[in-house]
Amino acid sequence: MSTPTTRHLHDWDLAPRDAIALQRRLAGQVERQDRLAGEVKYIAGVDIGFEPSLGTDREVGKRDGITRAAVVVLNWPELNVVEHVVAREPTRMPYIPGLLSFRETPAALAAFAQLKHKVGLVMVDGHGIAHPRRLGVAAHLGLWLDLPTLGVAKKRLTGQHGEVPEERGAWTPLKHDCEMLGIVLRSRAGVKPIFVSPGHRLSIDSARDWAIACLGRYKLPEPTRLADRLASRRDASS
DNA sequence: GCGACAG
DNA sequence: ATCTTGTCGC
Repeated sequence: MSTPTTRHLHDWDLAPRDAIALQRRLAGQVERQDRLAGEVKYIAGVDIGFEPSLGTDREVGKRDGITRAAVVVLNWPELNVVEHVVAREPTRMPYIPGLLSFRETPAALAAFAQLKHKVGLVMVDGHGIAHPRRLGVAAHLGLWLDLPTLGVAKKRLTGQHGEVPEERGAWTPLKHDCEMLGIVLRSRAGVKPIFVSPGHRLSIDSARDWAIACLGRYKLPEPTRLADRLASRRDASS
C-alpha cells in the first residue's frame, strides 16, 4: 500500500488491477497443509447476501446497498446450531469474477468479530484455492482469520473435471493442467455437483472429508446451507 | 478478437 | 447475488 495508485486506498476498496496484484502476493501465504488447532469442536458456516439500495439505483450487482454476512456456528459432530450472527455493512465493491473476496470479506469479518464461540474450522460459500490466482474468498478469509477454511461453491470458476458419478458421495478431481485444486462432489443423487476446495491451513483431502462429513439431507453441507438461509432472510437483525 | 466468468 | 408462483417428482 505505498505506490501512488494504492496509497490512499483501503485494502477493500482497491481498483481491480491492484486487487489482482494483492491476490498474487497473498496467495503465497496460503498454507495448503493441515494445521488445525487441536480437535474441532465448532464449525462455522459463512455466506453473504445483498440488500439493494433504495432510490434510483436498485441494482444489487453494483455498489451502494447493504452487504449482509451471516455466520452460523455448529457443534461437531452433532451439527446443531449453537450460535448465529448477521452483520450488515455498506457494499463497497461490485461483483467482478475473480475478485469476490473484496466484495464479501469486509462484512464477513464484521460478523466474526461478534462471534462468542472459538471455531476450529470455517466453511465458506464460494471457492478456496480453486481460483485463477489461487485466492478465492475462502482462502482470503482464512488468511484474515488465521483459521482453517474450505470453500464450497455451486458453480465452477476455473479448472476442469470429468463426469461425476451419480451416487451421493461420489467425486472427481478438479484440476488446472496437472495442479489439483479441489474436487467436484455429488452431494446428493440427481442434483448438480458442488465444488469443494481448501482455503487456508487445510489439505485437499481434508477439505473433501469435512465437506462430506457435514452433509445432511440437502445439496449443500449444513454449515453453508444454514448460513445461506440466514443470509437471505427478509428480517435480518442479528 | 472471442468466450468464460464463484456470488 | 436478486427478482418470483406454480409445478413436477421422489
